[in-house]
Amino acid sequence: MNSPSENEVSDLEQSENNLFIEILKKHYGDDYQEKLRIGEKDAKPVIIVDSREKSSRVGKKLEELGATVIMETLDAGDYLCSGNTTVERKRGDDFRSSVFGGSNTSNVFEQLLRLSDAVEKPVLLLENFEKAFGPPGGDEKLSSIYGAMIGIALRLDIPIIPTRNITDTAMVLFRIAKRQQGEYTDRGIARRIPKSITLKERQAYVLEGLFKVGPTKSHQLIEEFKCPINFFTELLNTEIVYTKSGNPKGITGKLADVKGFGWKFVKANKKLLLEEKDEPGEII
Amino acid sequence: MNSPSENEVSDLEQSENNLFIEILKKHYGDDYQEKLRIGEKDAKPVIIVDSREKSSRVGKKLEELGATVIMETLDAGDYLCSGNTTVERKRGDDFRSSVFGGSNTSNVFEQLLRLSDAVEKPVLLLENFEKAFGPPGGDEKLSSIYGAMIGIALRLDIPIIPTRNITDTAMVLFRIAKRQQGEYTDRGIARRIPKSITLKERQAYVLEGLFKVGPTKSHQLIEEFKCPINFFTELLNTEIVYTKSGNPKGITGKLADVKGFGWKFVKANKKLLLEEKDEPGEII
DNA sequence: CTGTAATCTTTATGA
DNA sequence: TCATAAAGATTACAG
Repeated sequence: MNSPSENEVSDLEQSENNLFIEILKKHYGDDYQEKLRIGEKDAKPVIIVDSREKSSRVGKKLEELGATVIMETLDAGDYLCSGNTTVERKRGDDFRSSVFGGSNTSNVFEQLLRLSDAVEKPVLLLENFEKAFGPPGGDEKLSSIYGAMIGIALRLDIPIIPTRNITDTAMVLFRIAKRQQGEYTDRGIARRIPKSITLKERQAYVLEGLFKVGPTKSHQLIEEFKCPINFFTELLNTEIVYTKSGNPKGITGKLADVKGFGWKFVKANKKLLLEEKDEPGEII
Repeated sequence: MNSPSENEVSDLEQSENNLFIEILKKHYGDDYQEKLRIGEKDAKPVIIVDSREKSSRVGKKLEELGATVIMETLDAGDYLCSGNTTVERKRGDDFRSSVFGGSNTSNVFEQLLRLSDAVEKPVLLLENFEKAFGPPGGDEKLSSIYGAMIGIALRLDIPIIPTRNITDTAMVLFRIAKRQQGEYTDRGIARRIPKSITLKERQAYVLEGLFKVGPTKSHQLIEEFKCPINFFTELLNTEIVYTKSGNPKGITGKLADVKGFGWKFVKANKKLLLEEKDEPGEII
């Protein structure tokens, strides 16, 4: 019935990618892609639910929201929302007891550390997190609870998403699945265009796409250079000046006359405008 | 001129690393390290609080907890908890209005993207997050609120830590500072490749400032022209083709090969990039 | 962020 | 080839 993937945790990405697909194949055959319309815009997202998850109500709610739910026994995590996104659900009171749990399996940090090793993108759903603090007045353990959350978020690097109740939990699962299974995962960040009445306003807004440029600087730049192209041209002609020992010192050109723009600004934005190769994993 | 040594300053974050130290020096002199016993196990953690942060109560609570609090004007974020950890605090209702960008305020995404540009390790403290959902029953926008949280956590890769109230917020700040300023190196954990915004995505984001360019087209353009400047150059060389009777028909150049770009697009955006005088009213 | 309305480009069709 | 209409895709806007 349930055949776990052969290759254990050698390549995280591969194994997880395959697990999701394998389960889909098992339930829908090799042409699962067409049947489920995976990747298409308005396709129903598929969510694989661990059959041991206590609350089957989540599965029911997911179906109500319009998801395709598959029950399977999962080695790690409670829900698979895509080939690489695995969600662990914890209710507040569970979280509380896991924080103070015994040394091995019951400790939440250890649990999530294992999850982190096993899957590519773990996510922690913290349902009704206020319950983690116990009855009012029992605040001695407060710093332990928050300490655990900080450790999970900053050290294990696992995203925490709080929800109010089981309904919200289902909603979040649905949204995560929808997002990760969307046409291409790389959809741009939506910019909110302010009601720009004048052309100038809108020109300033274009420049706000650059590094270190917010509303204030964008207007300064348009005021100084009159139009976006003039600024771009000037920026590309701007050079960084170095000290004899090779340390960046300042910049050349008109931009040097405007307050608030230094060599770091020039370096970052020249790269942004000019670089032709993608650099995956680079943190901007 | 001297060529820069490559690994000298690889990115913007470097500046923030120094900011923390610089502020410490400014307030405690060059021997701040001994005075504050930075790095020592039971040292009082130092937290730098943005002087514009509305609630000075947080600062007071931090001192009660035993932190050394310094007030400074910060360019990005509300609290510096270490050389690289910057915390943005948002109350639930603030978060709600940021999602729905009240008239002239930019939305959470733009705010946090800028934070992400400016600092190495941004953290979002979501205080009283249940308030983000508005009055009970107003749950139609539930998916927007949670969608925003998902985007922040999974796409921007910014950790979210929920707190119940201002007291807890102070506690969390204290703990984070204590953790990040402790002497132990917390590199024991195998870290996954951080999924953050890539240069390519950021380049696409720049183009979204133009007329009629959203997530889809911005990516098409970067895919086709490799970098923003290449596209701008090509756009300026693109001409509108007219019929004999003088009606606009199509466009010239490489842009004509990419689907989805017509003469109205070219007209509006050439003007946007080039026009040097301000013009009131709608320009499309 | 989400969902709907408005707008643009493209394709189809007839003059 | 041009003009117009319908279809399809994407952005703009409001909540």
